[in-house]
Formats: sequence, C-alpha cells, structure tokens
Amino acid sequence: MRRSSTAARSPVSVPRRITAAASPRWTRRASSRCWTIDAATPRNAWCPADSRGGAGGTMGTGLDLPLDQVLVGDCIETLRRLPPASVHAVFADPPYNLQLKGELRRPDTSVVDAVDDDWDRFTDFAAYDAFTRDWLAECRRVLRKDGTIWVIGSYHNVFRLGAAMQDLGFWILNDVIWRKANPMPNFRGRRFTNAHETLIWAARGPESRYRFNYQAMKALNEELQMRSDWFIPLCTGSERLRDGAGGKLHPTQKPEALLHRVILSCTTPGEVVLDPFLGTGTTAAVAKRLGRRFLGIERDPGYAAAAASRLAAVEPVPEAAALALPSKREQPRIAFGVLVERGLVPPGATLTDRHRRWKAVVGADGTLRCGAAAGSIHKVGAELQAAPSCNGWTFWFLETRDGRLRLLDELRQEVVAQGG
Amino acid sequence: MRRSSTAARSPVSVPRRITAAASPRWTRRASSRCWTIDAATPRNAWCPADSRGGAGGTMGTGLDLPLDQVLVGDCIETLRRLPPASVHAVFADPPYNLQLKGELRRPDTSVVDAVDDDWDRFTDFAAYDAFTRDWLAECRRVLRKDGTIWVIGSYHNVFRLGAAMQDLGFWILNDVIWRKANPMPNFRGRRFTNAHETLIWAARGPESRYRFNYQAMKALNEELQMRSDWFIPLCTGSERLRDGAGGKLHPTQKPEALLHRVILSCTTPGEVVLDPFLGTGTTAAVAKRLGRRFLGIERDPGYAAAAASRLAAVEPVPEAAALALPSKREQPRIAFGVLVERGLVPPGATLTDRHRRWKAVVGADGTLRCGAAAGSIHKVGAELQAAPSCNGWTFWFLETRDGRLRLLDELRQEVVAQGG
DNA sequence: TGACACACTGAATCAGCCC
DNA sequence: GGGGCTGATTCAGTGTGTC
Repeated sequence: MRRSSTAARSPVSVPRRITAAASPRWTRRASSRCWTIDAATPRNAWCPADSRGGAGGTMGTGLDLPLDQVLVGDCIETLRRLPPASVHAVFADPPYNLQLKGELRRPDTSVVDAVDDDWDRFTDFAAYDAFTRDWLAECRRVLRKDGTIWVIGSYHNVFRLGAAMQDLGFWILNDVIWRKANPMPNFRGRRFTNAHETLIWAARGPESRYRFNYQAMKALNEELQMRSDWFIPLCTGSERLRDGAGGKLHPTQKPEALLHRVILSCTTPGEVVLDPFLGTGTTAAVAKRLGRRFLGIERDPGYAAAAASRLAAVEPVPEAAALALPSKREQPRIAFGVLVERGLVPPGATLTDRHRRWKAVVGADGTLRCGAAAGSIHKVGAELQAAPSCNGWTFWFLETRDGRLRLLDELRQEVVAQGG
Repeated sequence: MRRSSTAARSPVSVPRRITAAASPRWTRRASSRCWTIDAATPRNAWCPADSRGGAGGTMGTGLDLPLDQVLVGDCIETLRRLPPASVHAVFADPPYNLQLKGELRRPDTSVVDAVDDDWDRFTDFAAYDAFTRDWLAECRRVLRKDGTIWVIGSYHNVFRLGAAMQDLGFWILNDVIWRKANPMPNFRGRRFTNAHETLIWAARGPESRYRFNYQAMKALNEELQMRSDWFIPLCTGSERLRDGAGGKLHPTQKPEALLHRVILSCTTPGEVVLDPFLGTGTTAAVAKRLGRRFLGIERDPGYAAAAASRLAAVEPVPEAAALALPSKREQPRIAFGVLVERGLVPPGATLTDRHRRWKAVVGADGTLRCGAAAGSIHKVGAELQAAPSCNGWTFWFLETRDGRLRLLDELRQEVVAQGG
C-alpha cells in the first residue's frame, strides 16, 4: 500500500475505516435533531457540543453559537439554528450538480473514478437553484454585517451560485480562479483541459466594511499585489485522506493551501469561520492551525468523524502571521504558437535557417510546413536535417522586411519579458 | 513598447476621429431599420449590404444572410432578421453591467477612464437578465445545430450570462479564463487584482456535434493539451484603436490574440463567425485574417465605422496558413486489410501487444485470430483485454525479422504518406 | 542507496460514422 | 433514429518495485 509517510508529516491519523467500534458516541443535543462532535477533544473521546470544556463552547456571547465543532446534520436545517450575524467568514464548497452519463475511460482503458455520489444529484436546475438559495440565504443571515463569504464551484454550477448570491444581496468582491497545477486531462480530446475552479468572494452587501488583509496577500506574492488567479496543486499524496482500502476518503477534498490563502485573506486570529459543507474538514483544520475559531456542518457521519479526528491532531501555529508560504515563481514556458497568436510571427510568414537552406511556412496554429514535413518548429527542423532532434527556437529565423534574420529565440525573449 | 512591428503586420490605421466628412454614407436597406456597411469595400467607399459585389453577399444560400459586413443597428432587432441555423460560431462581448459608484481614482488622484457609457447602464438585474435572455435566444436561433458560442464577461455579469445560457438550453463545454498579462492594479488595495475575465464556451445543446480543433490547440501549446486558462496580454499599444485625442476609441477592445485562439479552436476556413456586439471589430478582423467569413452587429455608428475601416485593411493569410493541421479524425481512413493487401503485414504474420502478452495471427482478409477471439484488430484487442473497446492501431505490434516491434499505426502512416 | 521503469490517479457534464 | 463497428484519446505527480 502507498502512503507510508503520511503520519509523519501531517499527523491526521484518520481511522482506516469508520467502524462501529471506532465511531464516536454520537450525542443528541436537547431539542435538536443535530448531532455534534467536539473536534478539539482527543480522538475517540467525544463529547457533545453543549459541554463547555476544552476549546468548544459558545464564545461567551450569550448566543448559542457552538464553536470549534463539527455539527452533523442537514446543512440548511442546522444553519437555521445558528444565531444571526455571528460568524466572520463563510467558506462553502457545495455539491456541483455534475451530470455525468456513462463511465469515462482513460486512453489506457482504465476507468476514471468520478463523482457520482447521491449528494450531488439534483433532478433539474430548478431543484438545484432552490437548494442553493436556501443555504445561501441562511449563510447570509448567520454572517456578520462586515463578514465575507467564499463559494467554490465549476462551470457546472458556479454561474447559478453567483447569480443566486447577487439576487440575495451579496456584493461580489472578486471571482478568484484556482488554477490547478495538475488537473486531469481531457481524455477524449473534445474540450479544453478543465484546469481550474472558480471561487466567488463576496461581502454581505454593498455597504459591508469587510476585511481584506492586503499586506498579507502581497507578502504571499513576493511583494506584488495578489491577483485573482491562484496556482495551487490538487490535494494529493499524504495530504489526501484515505479510506480503509487506500482509496480517497472523500471525492473532492480541497488542498489546504487553497484554504490557507482564503482564510488568511479575510480573517484575523480569533475570528469564526463557518463551513456549511465541511466534508473531511479542510476548512476547519486550516482555520484551527491559523488560530481562527471554526464551525463545520456535515451531513455524512462518516465524513464528520474523519474531520473530527483530523482536527484533533491539528496544532495551531504560534503566530498565524508568520505563516506566509513562499510562492513559487512560475517559469513562463512559451509556446511558439503564442508568438503567432500575438502577431510577432504572423501566420503565413516564412521561416528560414541560418544558411537559408530551407524555407518553411507558419500556420495559424503554430505549426510549420516545408514540403512534406509538417509539425512543430522542432519536429520540422529535425526532419529537414535528418537529425533525431532539433531546437526550433535556435534553428529557425524570421526574415524581416528589411532582409535581416531574427532568431525565434530572440522573439521569444520579448514575450518572456512581458511576463509570458 | 512591445510589437513595434504591428503596423507592418496589421495595418489598421483607423481614422483619428470619426468626423462627419470621414463618415461613410450610411445607406438604408429597403424595408429595414438596419444600416449596413460592407466591410470589404475600400475605406471611405461604402456600399449597402444588398449590393452583391465584393466579398459581401449572402453566400449563395438563398437565405438572406449578409456576409463580411457590419450591420449597424440594435443587436436584438438585427438578429431577428437573420435566418435561423445559419452561422457556425458566435462570439459575444456584451455590456458588463458594471456598477461603479462615482469616479474611480488612482492613488495619484488621476481619474480612471472606467466603463460608464450609456450602453452599460441597466436599472437592475431584472432588466439586465431580460436583455441577456433576449439576445442569447436570438443567437441560439441563428446558430447552426452543431455550432458553438463564446461569451465573455467579468464577475459583474458572467454569472448571469452563464445561468441564462444554461436556462436557454445551451450546453456549456468549458469556461475559459483569460489571464491578463498586465491587468490594472487594485488602486485602493481593498480586493485582489482583478486579473482575468471569463469566457463561456457552449454548444447549442447537449446533442450538438460541435467542432473542436484539438490538434490545432495542442500545437499552439507545445504539444500539450490546451488548458482552460489562457495567458494573453491586454490590447494596448499600436493594436489599440485611438480616438482623435489619442485616448481609447472603445473602452473594452479585446486583444486580437484572444480572438485568434477562439476562432481557431472551433471553426474552419470559410465558416461564418457572428459577433452581435462587434464594437471596433476585433472579431471580424481576426476572422477575416484567418480566412473565415464574418458578420458583425454594432449599434454605435462611430464604432461600426471604425470597425469597417479597420476591416478594409485586413489581409487574409494564405489559405495554407489558415488551415490547422488536420486531426487524425479528419485524415483518410485506411482499413487494416489494405496493409495486408499491400504486403506490409503479410497474411499469416503474428501480431503481439506491447508486453508480448498475446499473440494473434493475421488472416488474408485482414481479420485477427487469437484463441477463440476472432475479428477486427479492434475487436480482438478489446476482447483479450476484457475492455469495452480498443484501438487496434495503437495496440498491436508487428514483430520484424530482427525482433523489433513496429506499431501498426506506424505502418499505417506509411500508407497515408503514399497517398492512401 | 540510487536510478529507472512502471502503475496508478485526479469535481469529467469526454465519439462519430455508416447502414 | 437505433444498432453496430471503427478507432481517437492523457498530464503532472506520487508511490512501488527492480536492478
């Protein structure tokens, strides 16, 4: 089995399988259908939310706001029991309403393990919209006047989410693109690789005096303003929680790096972050580590138990502000086609080699043609020279109007200088 | 400044200011409220759309589809006059419904030239939604059954656009992120730098057999699948059309590189691209340059004139350059039996897979036999692997006399190279 | 221990033609 | 329109096993 080093790096120690024996003793709250788990209690030593010990509690507000806990129950029903204007931030990763037909196979005929869970099935857009409006409205009620909300989705659902948010009075501040470092390819070659997801960041309303930790975000981005496109890898490897068979415990676990940036951007230590679709607890785990309070709602007892177990092992950092992850500067990798798109090498232009021995015509898609040879600048260069390989960048020249030859690599440098 | 050679490549030369003297002589079409400009006619020598000369015309379809022209008029009203199922692709950059309160100022107190034109004011979401549904519905009617539509927007309007598209029956294929190389910073430091816009790419419906030039997109991206996030600079410098005072002629002129990729991805030369919000004609200019037909609708006569002027100066690239490399799907089909007939794979030869796990004997009729399995190279490959399907061309190898393995697909390429 | 090959995986609305 | 057959199609990364 893989993942031998998991425990060392991230001492999550999720039970291999949530069995009856290992399960928490679920405790029913008085006058409530909502089960709770105090996430700060040690593993296998559960206590109900209304116990006042440990990190859990109601924050001394007089309001019945359970804190640092996983509430097990229906999202909307549970939200309705929370007091109004009580949380500083919401992060929500709702069902995406994917509409998959058959199975999908990779070119090597292996089967893709897709999201086909019951919780992601809705009869139609109307049903999805109604559900969306309901939980968003409750989140808005629970959100403090100057709080903000983050919602994540893909093209299947994000337009409905965003429209519903605007209709409910939320004031969109940004849409943020999570660019995936390692997305799953499009196996049939019928679309662009679906390489991102969209987060919507919104204030409760247009007048909200929301928090934005500008300097923290700038520091995370090598002293440049943080942009609305974030490049973050998928949650894989030892960070990913596993079930008993070594498979993924949850189909859509989000990377902690994503939540780190979200929580750091709009909250300060001690504030409360609510996640109405907690899943396996990424939001809560990062919030706890960054010294924030959290409150999670999860319908599935198995996921809730895994989240609680994971949370119990999270140690808050001494100083949240010190946690600026150095961001990797991305190396711009320039494709020849980009020079064509941008008009530096127009389609139909002729390229030649240093000795003007060959001439090749540039296609609109960045391919070259020279006699029977067609393909990339590298491939055609190699074929003409009968060489096993060729660096097209340093082989091909563009003839300028005045008869000078300009090496492609020179032109590429101009694009690199522009940032790619 | 980048791209000092722009003028040479794209001699746009828009008039500094559209004055009465320089304006086209607008011609009213019979029984129509719609003014037209034939974009292919020389600058300052306009003619009405129903003249049949030049590149304009109705494509000989018998339908009244004006081509290679800028129609001046209300978007929805003009769309209603176009015949159904007549265009291959739509690119739409609708008003953004921005809701800026007052002026936006940079830290140095200079005023940002924001989008505040009349055409971008909508009283509320309901009015914007109604407008959106109307023009989208007309575009859907005009779109051919297997055509696709691109719509671009920012967080202010894109969620409403996407939801409306889904409600109207469009089938979203991708949302694509245009990551701006040089976005305007957030001057107040109250949000993330808004560094992208979103494009929605959709088929007319779920059953549409749309075109996606997979290989062309892959070629544009150094032989890796094109992703859904595109890094392209803003339209600046000499590409940007200027008004008489040297300011921006149009507030949201899109870069030609963006349209290059859009049009190349989903059309083939000769097909028709419609832009219902043409503005200063970027879509039409790139379509013309890439050998596509176009049709633009623009309400503002000044923009339309600038677009027409710009278009008159665009030279289509040579036909060969406009063609993308054909994908394998479009190559002539060779039957395996042809390889047998020609002796490239002699009858009685033994084929094997990459791991030499199975061996199969070739029949004179191009069928394979392996134990009980018999049939085509595909069928036998699938049966042996217990897979639902198999590409025999990339599964089976022929063992050569010296013990090397040669993939059937390689042998097929030899036949293709000989002209089938 | 290192180098290398190979197997496995991830929020996916994933085919097209001919009869 | 349904059924059947051909055949097009994957990237970055982690983990495991072998030499």
